[in-house]
Amino acid sequence: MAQPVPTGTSVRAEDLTAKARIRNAALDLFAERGEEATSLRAIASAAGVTVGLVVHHYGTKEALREAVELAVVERFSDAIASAPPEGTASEVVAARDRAVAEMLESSPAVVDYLRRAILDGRGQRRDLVTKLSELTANQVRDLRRAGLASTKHSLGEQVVTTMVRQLGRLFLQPLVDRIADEFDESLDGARRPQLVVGVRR
Amino acid sequence: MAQPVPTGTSVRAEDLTAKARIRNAALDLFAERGEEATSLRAIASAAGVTVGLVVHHYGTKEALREAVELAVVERFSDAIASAPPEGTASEVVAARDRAVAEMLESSPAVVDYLRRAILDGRGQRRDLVTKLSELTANQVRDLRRAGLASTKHSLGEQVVTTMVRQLGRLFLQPLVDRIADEFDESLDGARRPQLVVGVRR
DNA sequence: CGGGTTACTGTACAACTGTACAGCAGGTCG
DNA sequence: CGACCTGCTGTACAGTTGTACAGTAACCCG
Repeated sequence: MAQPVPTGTSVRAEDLTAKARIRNAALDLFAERGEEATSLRAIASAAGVTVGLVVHHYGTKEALREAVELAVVERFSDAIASAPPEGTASEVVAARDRAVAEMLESSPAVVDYLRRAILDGRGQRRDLVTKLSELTANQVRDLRRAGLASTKHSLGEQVVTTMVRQLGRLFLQPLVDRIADEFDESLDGARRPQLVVGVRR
Repeated sequence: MAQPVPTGTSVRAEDLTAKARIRNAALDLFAERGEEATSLRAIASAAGVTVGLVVHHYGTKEALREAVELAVVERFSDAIASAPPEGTASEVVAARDRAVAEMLESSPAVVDYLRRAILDGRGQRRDLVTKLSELTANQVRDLRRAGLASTKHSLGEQVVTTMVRQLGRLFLQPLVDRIADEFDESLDGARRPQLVVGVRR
């Protein structure tokens, strides 16, 4: 679990270790341009180091990607852990959804990276989506053990529902935004249509 | 508009011109791996030609991408044109939605390519999303002129609604499928949850 | 002090990239 | 016939890629 940082204090880039700066730069660039279109040199220069150091710390590009994914998963589990497990089942679920939503809102790079990860998923590779659904599954199991989640539906159904609820809107929003931009004279800010995403069982 | 092909007859690859085979191969590979990760040589060998010919016909990779996008837009407009513009407003809209849905179902590469295009949209570039929303806008304008679409809402709102309805589910489905695969013992085929995507105004 | 691990730079290299271009076969037109 | 165009191959080239590695500076531990 990540070392807690005093709330209200944003971490300044120069205070981080070069290794962390490289990982963060990689997350940003992977999210923005995609993994394939991002060179190790671009990551290095964004982090203020040389290619050599990137290789020194992470060995290969693939290993760097895994480190980035690990960091993303950690942000999720930290966000979930930050929500108090108190109150009724729906209160706990709502608090967790809110914590995840806040985390995603404050780090758009995570959203963009995730969107790509789900899109590109090589399918067989044990990847980010797998890790996240395991995290969600554990979350659901915990709630069940505490008697806070129903056991009427299967675990798989509950995981799908949770993830779609937490992520679905974020995935479709760029489509809506980009179309809205084409007609920007008529659709500004608050009047923008709200997306509805969910699953019917 | 594309030359009509006898229904029930699937076009065999060797009957197509090399230029068309190159464009089709590019669509497939761009959809599967993304544009950045697809080399001209890979496209050439998938089409059974050499790199030289790809350059000969399309000049640059960027021009090839534009040809691919044009072909995608054409598939949409052909699908829409194939739906009879008869009946009530909602009948016409439903028929068009059905025609688009059938086209998308029969060419998964188009779906995958579109997903990427929306994701990667460089924003400022006049790209596929722009072209498709223009196509949709024209479609809406036609329906309005025929008195088949309401003018209560703005054009932008109607375009967003239409595109989200036609495309939204397809974009999120891979997320659902991949999570469902993680729990494949419990979620098979028909019992898979149905996604609900729409906009609330 | 010395020895060793760690953080880091700079350079080197083979593989691959998009693009340019010379050349060739086959057809059409004058 | 020759001139010309089109479809096509093969090769060449400069630039970029991921990775390897030698070397240097800074640190810790004995």
